[in-house]
Amino acid sequence: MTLEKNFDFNKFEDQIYQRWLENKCFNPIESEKQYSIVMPPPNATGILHLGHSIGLTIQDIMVRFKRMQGHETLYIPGTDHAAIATQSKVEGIIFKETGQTRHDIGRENLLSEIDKFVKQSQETIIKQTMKMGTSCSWDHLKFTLDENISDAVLETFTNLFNDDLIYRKGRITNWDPNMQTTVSDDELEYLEETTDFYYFQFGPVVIGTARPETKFKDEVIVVHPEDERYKHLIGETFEVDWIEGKITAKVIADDCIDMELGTGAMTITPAHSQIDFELAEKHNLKIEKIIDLEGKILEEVSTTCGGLTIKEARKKVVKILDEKGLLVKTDHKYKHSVPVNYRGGGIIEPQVLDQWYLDVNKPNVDFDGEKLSFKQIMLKVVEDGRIAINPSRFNKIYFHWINNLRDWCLSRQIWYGHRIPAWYKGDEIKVQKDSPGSGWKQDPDTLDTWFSSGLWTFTTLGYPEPNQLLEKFHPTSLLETGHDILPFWVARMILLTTYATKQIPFKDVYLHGMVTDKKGKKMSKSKGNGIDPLEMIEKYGADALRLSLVIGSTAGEKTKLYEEKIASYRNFVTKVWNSARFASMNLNDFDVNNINLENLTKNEADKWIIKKLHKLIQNSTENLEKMKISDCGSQIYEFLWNDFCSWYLEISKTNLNLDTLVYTLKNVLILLHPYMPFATSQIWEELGIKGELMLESWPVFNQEYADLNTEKIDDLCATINGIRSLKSEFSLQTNNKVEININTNEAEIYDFNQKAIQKIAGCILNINQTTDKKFINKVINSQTQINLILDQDFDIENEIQKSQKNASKIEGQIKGIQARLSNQKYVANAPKELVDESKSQLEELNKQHTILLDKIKNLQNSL
RNA sequence: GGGCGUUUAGCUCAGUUGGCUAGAGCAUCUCGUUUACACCGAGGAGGUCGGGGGUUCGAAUCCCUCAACGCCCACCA
Repeated sequence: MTLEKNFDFNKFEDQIYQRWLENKCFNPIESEKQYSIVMPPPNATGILHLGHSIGLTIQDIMVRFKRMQGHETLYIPGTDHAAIATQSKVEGIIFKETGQTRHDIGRENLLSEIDKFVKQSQETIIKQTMKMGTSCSWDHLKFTLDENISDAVLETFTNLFNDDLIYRKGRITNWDPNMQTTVSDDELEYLEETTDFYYFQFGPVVIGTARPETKFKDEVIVVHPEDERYKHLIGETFEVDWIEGKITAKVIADDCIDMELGTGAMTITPAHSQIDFELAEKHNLKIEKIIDLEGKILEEVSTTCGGLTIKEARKKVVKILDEKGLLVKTDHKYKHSVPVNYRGGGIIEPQVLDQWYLDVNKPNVDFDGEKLSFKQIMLKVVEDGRIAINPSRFNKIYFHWINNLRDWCLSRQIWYGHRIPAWYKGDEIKVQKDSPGSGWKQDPDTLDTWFSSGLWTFTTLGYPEPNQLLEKFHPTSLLETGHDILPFWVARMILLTTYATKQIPFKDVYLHGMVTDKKGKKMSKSKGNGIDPLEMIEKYGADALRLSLVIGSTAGEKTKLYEEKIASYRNFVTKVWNSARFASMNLNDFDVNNINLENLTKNEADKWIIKKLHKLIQNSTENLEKMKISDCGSQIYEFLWNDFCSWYLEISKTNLNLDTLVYTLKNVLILLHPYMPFATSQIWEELGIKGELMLESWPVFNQEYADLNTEKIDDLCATINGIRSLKSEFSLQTNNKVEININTNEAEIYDFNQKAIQKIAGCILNINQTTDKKFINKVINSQTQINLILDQDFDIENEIQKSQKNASKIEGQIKGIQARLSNQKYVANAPKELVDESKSQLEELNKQHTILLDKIKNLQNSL
């Protein structure tokens, strides 16, 4: 059967994927060796973007490769409830439709609305994941709110509490007054802002601040202990005229003060600033609330500003102090960055609140037979190589993050998510799944999304129920994700997994970079430079998108993507397709399922391609083992396009050996399959090859084939190139059948391939014949020279010049090699092969040089 | 402020432990529809490997230094 001219991906992709699903091709097939990946769960309410696409492609390439290598392969898909993102999205929709807030409709109603929304949009992201060709086991699909995951979350939380690793405490926290929730440090985004910076006279010193509205109860001045300006004041107490009358202030010293900043003296507001809070704790100072959770000044704090918003209060305080003559000056161009909740956009107002924290420093965790702290464990498993991060430079970032890690604030004041299993009755606290009885009230807060994500590798395998999957596939083999969530997610998985299972979650971490536009800029809706993967799939096919995402990109580095790039890989898919189409047109009654291996190296050209194929098999296997996905892909690309299509197919057209042709094609389809699963599968099927390509065995490298001598075909290719450039030099049209006389010591190979050469190079080839006609001579190598026979006269002078130029070029090379070889240190230090190679090169060049000189002499004689 | 990365042809990138004449693809120019493919084929032009210094028989590759761009972390009274 002959293939159509192009691969109709719109017609076949879904059909092929459906077949894979029906035949359960994605499920593990029992084997001694296991390979498992858990998919980083996309947000349940999200739509597929290029960040997902690149991750899915890399994961799927590895999974398909390992599956074909005979591993029992499990690739688990899932979705994440993404608590804050999802809740704020649904709240937004409800508010837009009905004008109601979550407090109007209540907890139960909001949760049921969110559930509905999530169920619907989950399907979208799943369908889109399928579009990429992802070969994950949908039977194992997980959602971070699944029952067993909830059980695992509650169990882990309870155990942590019982092991004294979590605690509840009032502490300074990032509070988002808009969304009425705390936000973790990692969920902050800093927006640069230009604002007013005020200088006030505060007793004996001038203080600088951008936040006068917080300063009602500032009673402590902090200076640097070494600061000559203030040294004499340290420890002193003053009566200070301030916003609402006289207050008493004292001066303390701390070396965290930057003498260069502002005036080098500041007052502190412990309840509403991270650094002030830490200072207050350190120096045992009073911590007084100034601002309430709505972002308004507390009534009891200020008689003048109570109840005002931050903005209003700031103006008023400045006015009061100005009127009192205490405003020294104002800097209107003060630049600083304000922390914002990157999910909801609200400006963060630090607040002291009761929150649940996970203690990262307490050595209370059993691991490796020791009592260690979470920090120690997280460092240990990466330091000792149990977990390998690729690229390894991210180790530094990881270590740095851990060394600076503070206790993890676990609680969130939102409703969607895993509710904290803590119960209160008066001052009593109990941590357990179910209510301890009447009169006990459950903590209204939920857990940080990353808590359940941190349990992902083993909860997806059915934990806490003991089971076979868990035993077989945990720790997982690989975690592939974007480098931006190394701290968010990867580190937390290591933390929680080592705690709950005493195992590492994964052995290898592979971090891909961000996908950007051609200029390396982030894609964003507002810039309009975004590329929609689904649109590209529709236009160019999923295979082309996959190839364009992984070829030419390196781990950890950004991948630049643009439409021309995708189009060029679509062309490659077409090229592959057409090489198979050529085969299909020539098969006749050849049995593709019954290749005669004896026949593989029948002709010189067969040997040549078989050798190249086996070297490719060797390299591809090695490269994929090392996850050098780009290198591997581009090598296959080049083999298929150049070696196989441009040379082998063309040369073999006149001496078709279907055994070798089909053998090579089949193997290259297997090698390509992880990269372009759809087109390769369709070709496989249309050629009538038995079985499902994705379940085919990965080819085995054969050293004997790699050792074949193929110089004759290399020379033949050089000859063809020579004829082509000769023709081009004399502006002879490509299809013009010129006459070529070839003088060669390798007559046999030229004789055998005479027709092929004539066709490929567009010439009539005479082998070792003489002629009386005029001709132009070209030296291919010392064994072979070609003569282009010309009807018309040609410029002999010009020819002589060209040849002389050539000769002097060769002379230059000869001199270079001679100089090298006469350098004692080179001969002594360079590897022997290199020296030998130089010697034989020199020999060859000398021969060519002699031939060239002869040629020039002849030309001169004919003048 | 601390750390990391990048810099090779007009563009996007390869270039293994240093090894001899630095390679692809796209774009460009010339030529060509030869029945797998114009989403194609052939040929050509295009590079002082960011600058400077050093180590070496030999440097795009190793070291030092400077520069530009990008990213991450911390801080921002």
